[in-house]
Amino acid sequence: MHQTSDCAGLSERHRPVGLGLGSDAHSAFCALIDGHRMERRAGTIITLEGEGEGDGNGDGTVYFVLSGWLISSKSTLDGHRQIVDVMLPGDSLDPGSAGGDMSAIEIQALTDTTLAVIEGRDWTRLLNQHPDIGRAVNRAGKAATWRMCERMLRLGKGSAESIIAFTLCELCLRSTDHGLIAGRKFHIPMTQQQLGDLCGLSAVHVCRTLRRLERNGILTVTDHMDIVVDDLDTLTEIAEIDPDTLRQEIIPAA
Amino acid sequence: MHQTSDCAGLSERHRPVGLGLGSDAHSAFCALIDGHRMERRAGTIITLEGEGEGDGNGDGTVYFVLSGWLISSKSTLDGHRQIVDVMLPGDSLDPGSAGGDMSAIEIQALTDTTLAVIEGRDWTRLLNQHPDIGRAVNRAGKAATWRMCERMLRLGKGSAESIIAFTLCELCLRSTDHGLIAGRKFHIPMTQQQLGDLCGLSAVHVCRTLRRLERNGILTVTDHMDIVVDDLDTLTEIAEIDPDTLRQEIIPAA
DNA sequence: CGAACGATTGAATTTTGTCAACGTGGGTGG
DNA sequence: CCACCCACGTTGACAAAATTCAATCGTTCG
Repeated sequence: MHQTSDCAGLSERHRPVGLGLGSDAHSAFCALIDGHRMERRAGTIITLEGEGEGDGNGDGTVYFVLSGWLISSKSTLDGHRQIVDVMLPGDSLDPGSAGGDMSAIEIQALTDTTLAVIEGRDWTRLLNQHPDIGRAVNRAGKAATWRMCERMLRLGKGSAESIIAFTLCELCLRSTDHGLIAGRKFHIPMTQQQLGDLCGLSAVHVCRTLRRLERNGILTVTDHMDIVVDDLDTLTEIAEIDPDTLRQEIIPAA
Repeated sequence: MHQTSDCAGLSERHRPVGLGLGSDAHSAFCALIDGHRMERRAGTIITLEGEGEGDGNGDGTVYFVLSGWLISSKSTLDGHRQIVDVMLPGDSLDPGSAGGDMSAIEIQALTDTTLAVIEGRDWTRLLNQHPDIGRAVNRAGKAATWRMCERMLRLGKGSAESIIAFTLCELCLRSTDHGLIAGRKFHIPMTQQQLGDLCGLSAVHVCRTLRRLERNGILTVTDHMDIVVDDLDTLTEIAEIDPDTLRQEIIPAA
């Protein structure tokens, strides 16, 4: 019932940060991860081998998401939680950087998940042989930082409608292979509570906001987060997404 | 009246992310930046040579803060602004990563500022000769991500008191060479409006919150952001700073 | 069937933003 | 030197936004 052969996630990966590798680099990658995978069930909290001194340039073990959705989050002492980022197939988890033991970041599987585990030694070797892989991973890392900045902007200022609209747009763009288009259904494997933890809102307010968007004919939410965008223009306007940036995201990159 | 000779900022740098370089690496660095500096006055908006394809591993031009305070911020179309990070001496600006033209991040000098400009070629060569520099910069980059995560946590959930207390603690730790201790005065070169843009609050509410903290005997604010912590325990409690993490930050690292 | 979880909704409360007014201090130009 | 201005901080009153508490409903799972 699980995936049959090689590196799903990097080949089936979609637009935004597709690690667009050349075929030789790609096959080298596939050869390397063969037999080095981790499977985790939905809901599991994932512990990575943190091993103190991994400095993204090599040495530390690196993890890649092959399938499934993951979140990384932090919690305050009084029980509140903030989801820092959502990770999809093609993204990497660098313990000590995005995740890991430092500063109590917790990584959790939203769905059943497959990870590729690459030892520091192998990773360094691969980087030397295929510099484009390093570049691709770097680009992905920057995209993650960019996402965090955008989310911060809407967390700080910006209404509940704004950040929810933005988050839905972002997750649609990243998780589907059609872009952000009206009328097409996509699914987000999160509860309203989790969406609230991501957007800095209470679950109740997420619910209210979604229903208001629905009442205003902007989107339709059915059956646990199946979402259809009805009025794309208004949605991006609420999300305060810069049309130019959006176009850049949508048009398949070179 | 400006600094007389070599790389201030890296030598005078303090604890948290001090780019603790060995003396040979340090002198190589100083030799390289000699004659490659940019000076900017307080308030200036700084444009970096973005040049599309700088992938933190080399090639792109890299900038280092030698002296002064900088902020990087994003703005929504309707005029609201969010400060994403504050950069102090010792930090690096990698256009395209933390800053740069992509996605309309704006970099501004809070005080008079000196930057070191290192061309991609030179930077690559330096990295090859002194791998520890690369490691140090990487570590600094991770510290920046960590800061952003912490700030996100308090932006999303967390009261105004919490994020302000946290921000003050962070800036004190990063900008002074004594740690976070009671009774010692330090200065933050920001207006309440800017502090609000950093904390996701209105200037008015920043003012109210500061005065409440002062009324409760937790700190003293005088004369445009000269700050003295009076009750450190309560302050860190409000900031929801994990005591263990804090200790790690305070104790000079190996 | 019962239990548990998630979604939905209303009502009361708290937090924060907005608007407006005022004071103050540091500059600038006369 | 003085008058003036302007940016910043401070405060109050009010409005808007979001949280909390609580009750209800539908589904799913054992």
